Amino acid sequence: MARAATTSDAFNAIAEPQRRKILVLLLRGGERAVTELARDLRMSQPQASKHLRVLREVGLVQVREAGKQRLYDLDVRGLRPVNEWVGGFEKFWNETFDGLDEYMRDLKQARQEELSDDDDQ
Amino acid sequence: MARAATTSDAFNAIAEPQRRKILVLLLRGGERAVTELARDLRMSQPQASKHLRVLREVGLVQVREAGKQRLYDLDVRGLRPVNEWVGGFEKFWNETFDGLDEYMRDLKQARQEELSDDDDQ
DNA sequence: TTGACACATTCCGATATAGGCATATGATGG
DNA sequence: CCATCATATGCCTATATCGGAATGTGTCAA
Repeated sequence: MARAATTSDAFNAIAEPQRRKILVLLLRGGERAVTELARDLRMSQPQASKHLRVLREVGLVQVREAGKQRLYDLDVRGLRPVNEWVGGFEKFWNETFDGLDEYMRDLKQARQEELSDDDDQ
Repeated sequence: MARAATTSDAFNAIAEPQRRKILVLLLRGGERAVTELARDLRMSQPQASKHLRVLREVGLVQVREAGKQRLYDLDVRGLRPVNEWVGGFEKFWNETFDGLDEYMRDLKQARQEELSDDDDQ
């Protein structure tokens, strides 16, 4: 086998920067036609179509036909799995030990950076 | 070019199911050695090491040396970018129109499913 | 029907990855 | 120093993508 299944779930869909940009654009501007999206994000039309196909297949966008155009819109429900998964960790870093844990990590991290002399971004 | 940068950020790191499992395991059990992780998740030791390397490089785990072993632990801070990005959408689906929007989508979705006769998982 | 426009799909090449296997590196005990 | 255990790394193959270019499909207007 090679690379495990990819374009099959939301996690993989949003791993692509271009696709994230599409979603953000839809989040702000609402419904948009393919060409519009392509233009705004500086990508070719086929490229946009392909990404939109992926997003549609994993349920992150919905399409509506309007004459020659196809208006794509965000479907936030598709992000739920991701949101929930990540949420599990948020709890952890907020609740556990009331932040003490993170505090300890920061200390350790700071100490390491002092020693190794390489600076984080 | 081909596939854009991948194992370079948290989004891509968590796109891999195996890596997500590792993170969850660390979330629950805390610090663990490589072999332990490999055993629990039924993967080879090299496989585990490679995944851990990726997770380390994007800042999702931290390592601590303990004799022959290397204990990996979760570093939730690495998940922040993801959490924040997804959070932007959560706001949307909660605030906008006080849920009316989602309600509309559900209606449309239901209608579509009725018509197309294919059932969702 | 024909042409123009909007979009989807296919074919292509380049590349990065996941996984398996063998092996290198590193620490520990004797 | 040597054998052993714990990890990391390198090499290899198969595969799934991303992007580009060309082409197919579908809609509308004249």
